Amino acid sequence: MNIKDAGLRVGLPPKTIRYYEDIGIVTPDRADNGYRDFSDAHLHKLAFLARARSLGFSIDDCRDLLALWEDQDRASGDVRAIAKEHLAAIETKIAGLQDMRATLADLVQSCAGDARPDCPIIDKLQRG
Amino acid sequence: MNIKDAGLRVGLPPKTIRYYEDIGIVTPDRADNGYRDFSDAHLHKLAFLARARSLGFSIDDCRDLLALWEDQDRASGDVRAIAKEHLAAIETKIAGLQDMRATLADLVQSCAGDARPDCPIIDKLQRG
DNA sequence: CTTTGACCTTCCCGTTACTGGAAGGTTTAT
DNA sequence: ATAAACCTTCCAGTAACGGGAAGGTCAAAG
Repeated sequence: MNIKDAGLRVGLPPKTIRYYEDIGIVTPDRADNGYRDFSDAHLHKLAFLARARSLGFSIDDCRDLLALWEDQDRASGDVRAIAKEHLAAIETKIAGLQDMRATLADLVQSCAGDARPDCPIIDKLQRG
Repeated sequence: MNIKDAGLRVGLPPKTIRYYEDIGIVTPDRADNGYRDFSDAHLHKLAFLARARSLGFSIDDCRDLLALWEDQDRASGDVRAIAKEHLAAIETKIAGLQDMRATLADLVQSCAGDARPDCPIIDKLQRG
């Protein structure tokens, strides 16, 4: 299967798939004309990647997950460790964003937002 | 004032301040020896930047905010518009991360995380 | 007076995970 | 025969810096 159809099948743009090949994550076969040729196994792997990425796993995480996926005898604890670490990172990020949101929401609410020049938002940014 | 002390004063690493000069946000004076020389006005501007960045405003947002800050007659509505848009972006990001967190938390909880090979996390990534 | 160490300068590369675009070859449909 | 729609590789750019090299400057200590 050519790259465009492969992309449609797994929900990734061709550019992204080429990139994944560049960095050594997938290695499709090549047809005689030089075109990439994706087998079912390749598509399966790409779909796995797409799902892991959509859950926010980094490419490096994905490498590890793929290795574990392909290892029939790995311990589920190894997989869980990666997921837990990622979960913790996400929670840290959420907390940071929630702090920002609270401060910003305060500022936005305190500002009249009309044609007059006095603006508590600027005041706050100015004076800390 | 030299760059390191300026950085200590406003809470930014020298590298970051040089970067801000590179992209045209601040333009400190230069001493005879070529060293950057930061005035109170420069420090004030850098502090403003640091605070806006810490609230997650992009550099481009900061450019706009700085222009408004320096315009005594700007309408507070213009400032508020930027802040509101940023607030909306943050809320979108939080929602996306919360989705991820929910899915991941489910996965992590469903996985025994022991030495056995069967792992619901991998299963889910595999089958969608 | 020299030396050491802490500054400072510019410049270039690396980061994340792609995306856009150019130049050119191949295949398919008209 | 030609045009559209693929495909290929390669190069460059994104956001916002950080690391590190090569070299100039300055203040204090010996």
